[in-house]
Amino acid sequence: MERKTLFVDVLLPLHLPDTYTYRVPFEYNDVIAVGQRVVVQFGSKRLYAALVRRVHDEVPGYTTKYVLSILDLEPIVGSHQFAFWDWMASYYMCYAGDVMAVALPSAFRLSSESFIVVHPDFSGEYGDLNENEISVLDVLARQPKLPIGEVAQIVGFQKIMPLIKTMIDKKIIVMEEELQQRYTPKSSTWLALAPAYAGDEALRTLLAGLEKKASLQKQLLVMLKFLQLSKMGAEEVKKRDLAGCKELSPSALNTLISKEILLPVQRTESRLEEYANTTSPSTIVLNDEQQRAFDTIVGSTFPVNLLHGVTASGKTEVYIKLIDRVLSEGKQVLFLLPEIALTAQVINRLRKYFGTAVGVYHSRFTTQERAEVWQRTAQQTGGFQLLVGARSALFLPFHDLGLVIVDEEHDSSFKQNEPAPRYNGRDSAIYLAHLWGARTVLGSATPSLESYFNARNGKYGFAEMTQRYGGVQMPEVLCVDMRDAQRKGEVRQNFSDFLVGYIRQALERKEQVILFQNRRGFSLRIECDTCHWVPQCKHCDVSLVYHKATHSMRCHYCGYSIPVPEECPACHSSKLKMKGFGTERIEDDISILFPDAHVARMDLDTTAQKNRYLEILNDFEERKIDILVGTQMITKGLDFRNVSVVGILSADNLISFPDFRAYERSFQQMTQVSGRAGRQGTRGKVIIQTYQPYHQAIRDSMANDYQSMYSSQITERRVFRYPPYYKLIVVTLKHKDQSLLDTAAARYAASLRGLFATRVMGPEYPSVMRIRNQYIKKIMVRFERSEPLATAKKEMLRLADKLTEDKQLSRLIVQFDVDPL
DNA sequence: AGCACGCCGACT
DNA sequence: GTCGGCGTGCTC
Repeated sequence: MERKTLFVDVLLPLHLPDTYTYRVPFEYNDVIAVGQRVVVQFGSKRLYAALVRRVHDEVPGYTTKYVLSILDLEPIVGSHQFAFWDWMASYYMCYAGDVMAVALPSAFRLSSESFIVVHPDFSGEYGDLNENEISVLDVLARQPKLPIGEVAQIVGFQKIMPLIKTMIDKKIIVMEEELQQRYTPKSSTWLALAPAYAGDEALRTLLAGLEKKASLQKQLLVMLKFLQLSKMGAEEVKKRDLAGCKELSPSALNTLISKEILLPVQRTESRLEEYANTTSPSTIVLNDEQQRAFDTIVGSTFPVNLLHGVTASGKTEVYIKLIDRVLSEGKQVLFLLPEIALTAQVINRLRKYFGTAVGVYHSRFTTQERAEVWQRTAQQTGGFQLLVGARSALFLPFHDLGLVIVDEEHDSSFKQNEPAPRYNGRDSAIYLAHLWGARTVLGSATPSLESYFNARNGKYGFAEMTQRYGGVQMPEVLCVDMRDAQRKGEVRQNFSDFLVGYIRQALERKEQVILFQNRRGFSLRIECDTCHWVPQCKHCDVSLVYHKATHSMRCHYCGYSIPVPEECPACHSSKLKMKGFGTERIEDDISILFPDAHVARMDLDTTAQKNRYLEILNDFEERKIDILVGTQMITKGLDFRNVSVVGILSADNLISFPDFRAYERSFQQMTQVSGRAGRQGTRGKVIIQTYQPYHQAIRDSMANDYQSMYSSQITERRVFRYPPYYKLIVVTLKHKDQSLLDTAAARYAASLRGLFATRVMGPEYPSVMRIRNQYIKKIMVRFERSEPLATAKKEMLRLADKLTEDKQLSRLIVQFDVDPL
């Protein structure tokens, strides 16, 4: 029989434009399939788990390497996923490898770790070896292979590569590339009574038959029976449960096993906790408004529907009803949330209704747990039906997706900014749903202008809820004119007497207070009072930021840090002043004003530690905290029942941010923060401190007037040619050499203008023009909404390739950001 | 992205 | 004189 020579085109999880072709060893001809992972060598040493995209018999015009092994019996990525990946790569102008790198849970990527082993021909002569070489060999004598990373600890210094290189050259050691699969299912031993003793009668005979001195064995069997009964007559009992009882002896257990009275079974075990549902979704009774919204969405002919419901209007109940409907058709549901809103409260609420059908997928899970959620999403029966997660949950291997819900649809954290693919989770969700012929529901109290525009213009269906659930009143929003207050001497440490008065009242009534400070302008900087010198980062074009914990000045972009200067290096003045108005400062100030109050702070600094965020939320919920100071984090969908006062300390740095979305964003943030106030009982108070009390954004927020915000903004967007009327693509060019960057940017802009004429803006330096020693320039291209962009994007990529063909510009970095936020 | 090959400064 | 810096180009 003729044996066919097969090749595979594989995708590597790397920032590379193409697939690579490998030859399939004959013995794999019948097994190899698209969507499987294979191990391949790429470059001179590195091994990767690559993904098969195509199997074919076209002999390439170059010699190929062989596929080394196949990792999966079944494909782990299916056709819908590949279609979704391809769309994402082309829409967001990145490589398929970029998408693969974010899409696959890291447990499915293989780590190629370099190991060293003793050279097979090494004589064993220690004679002319130095001290370090001997230490390494000593360790190798005890363990056959050694990860390179551990060599540093053995020899006690970091620069180990020269040492290893010489040892290799001297033929003392060799490298061994070792593939290590990170995901291994967790397994445990379970015990069952041998079939011969399974019945009650047989067991009784067995117990009676055991010798008197075997009382420990008897005890064990009795305990086993007890565990079986307590687990509703389960056959098998976990060995760990049995061995865990102190009175029982492990040796007796082993005797029973060796006598084959107990049979051990290895079972793979879930790392995820199981939750049974305690309530049926049918017990939820929607109020009139919720029912209307539900009916509108169910009856809608639009694939995408926007649910605009004010804070605490009960959107979740509507979602649950919608989810229930789709699940009962046997289809899967994806529920997307901003990462930060994925709290225990939300998840528990969904588990209450959907129990074991709920899978949760987000970055706080370990890689192993993520891999398990992945597998149980793909599982046809008995797997997860409702997947709750942040944007990366879009990549899960659904088998029959019927509904996608994107809650807090307006939230800017749905957009991935830094590594490519720079995708918007909300927009990608709509495409994913489209691929499956599924519905999308976007929900928000403050919809993005884009979504609201689409709803208004007959692209999306629309449902609205204007009342808070359970008759809770909307908070009263008050505004303090800080200029006026300052003139009257009613401001102390950035707090107006007006706000302080309300805080005091709330504390006296044992109610809680939230103080919101926008992250912009949050950082503390140092400035010389005499010559206005400000410490700058060596590698980036930014000033350094004061960090209290380390008493140092740090760069937010590259991490460069210096000790806090004693005097100004420029004029030797020692009058260095702290500038800025951050959460840390507010926390200190408020503690001075209210020394007896428990004050906590929640921002990027405090929540960097993994569970600190949850701890703070918990403490707040348990009323251990009286005043919570924080950045936008505190605005995310959380349920604060006892908050009566919310203070927005400086609305000005929200509204005067130089960005076409500043108005929309400040409205959203102020409205979301306000939503934290007075959820139960009394009407909450929101106090906005501002120097511009008559600014339209402040007025709209005070009146909670989304319509007014929308109509004024949408006009501006049209006039100034911004989304949703125009689609933006921002091209970022980076180079170490500023003048080369300038020429490159100018040349690229010129070639773009040749195609797109006046749609091209720039190039311009961004506000931070240098990061990590790379100079940065941006070019913005705006297309009309109706223009088809596929070819335009291809042209933009082609022109960028042409640009970097120039040897001088080979190190130019070109990045695309489609629909930037 | 990683890694190797290749050309110019601070050390034996 | 070498070690080692990172700048440039390639990976099926």
